[in-house]
Amino acid sequence: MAVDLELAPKQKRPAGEPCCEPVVYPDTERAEAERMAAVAKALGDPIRVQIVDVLRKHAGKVCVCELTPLFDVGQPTVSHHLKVLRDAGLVDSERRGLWAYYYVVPNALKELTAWLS
Amino acid sequence: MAVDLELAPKQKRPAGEPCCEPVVYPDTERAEAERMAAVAKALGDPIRVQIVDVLRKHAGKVCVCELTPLFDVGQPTVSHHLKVLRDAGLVDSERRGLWAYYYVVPNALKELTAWLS
DNA sequence: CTATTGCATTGACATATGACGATTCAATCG
DNA sequence: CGATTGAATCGTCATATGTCAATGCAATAG
Repeated sequence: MAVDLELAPKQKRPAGEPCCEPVVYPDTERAEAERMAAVAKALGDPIRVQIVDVLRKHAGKVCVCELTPLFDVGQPTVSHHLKVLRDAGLVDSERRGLWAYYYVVPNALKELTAWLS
Repeated sequence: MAVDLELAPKQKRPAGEPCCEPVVYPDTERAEAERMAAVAKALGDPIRVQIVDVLRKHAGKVCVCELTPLFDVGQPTVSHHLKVLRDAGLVDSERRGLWAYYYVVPNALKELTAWLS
């Protein structure tokens, strides 16, 4: 994980042909890389991508009972995916009576989007 | 994975309070979601995020011998991460003699970036 | 109160993942 | 040729992940 600034000294190399030019330091720092990897990891499942997509397209907040029938998995599995997204900070929920309404956290995708662009 | 268009009919609901408004269909289709999830999954590790970052910042192509000392893991592990990125179509490599030079595949991040924005 | 309903949690299971050391392989050096 | 070198692959291991059935729980219904 940690990053070494110095380039490793090439001891012996076969001939004149140099190995390669020096590499730039990853100014994506470790902590930054870990945050973005965490967000990417949370999006690393098709169901979660679709959940986020639905939540984003829907103006307000969406309850689990609407989300569950959209997928070929059981309610506990949807709940699990929602928890993964919640733990990654991508979505949040609000309980109203019996129902739980989910929504995308504003700017949660911002850093990753910026880095990708 | 598959997506059901119809909303599940609410059988009984506690009272007048409706569960929630209808949900939009995830027009991120399943195959699309799977492609983006695959890319996101490949970026779901800090080392791989940094590898991509280094490759993107570096104008030309970077050889593994430059990449390896940047991280706290052994050469086989770096090679493994490069394979994950290659399998996801994010990077590609070119062998020149003893060395392998890696580079980011143009537009490989395009679809995910577009969806995020 | 008791029953029901929506959702979360638990436990179990199979598979995937990230790491390592050892090995293999191809290309170059001597 | 044999030795060396950069990189990929293999085997192994511990841990993480996705899924399900069963259960738990808080809030409403009757």
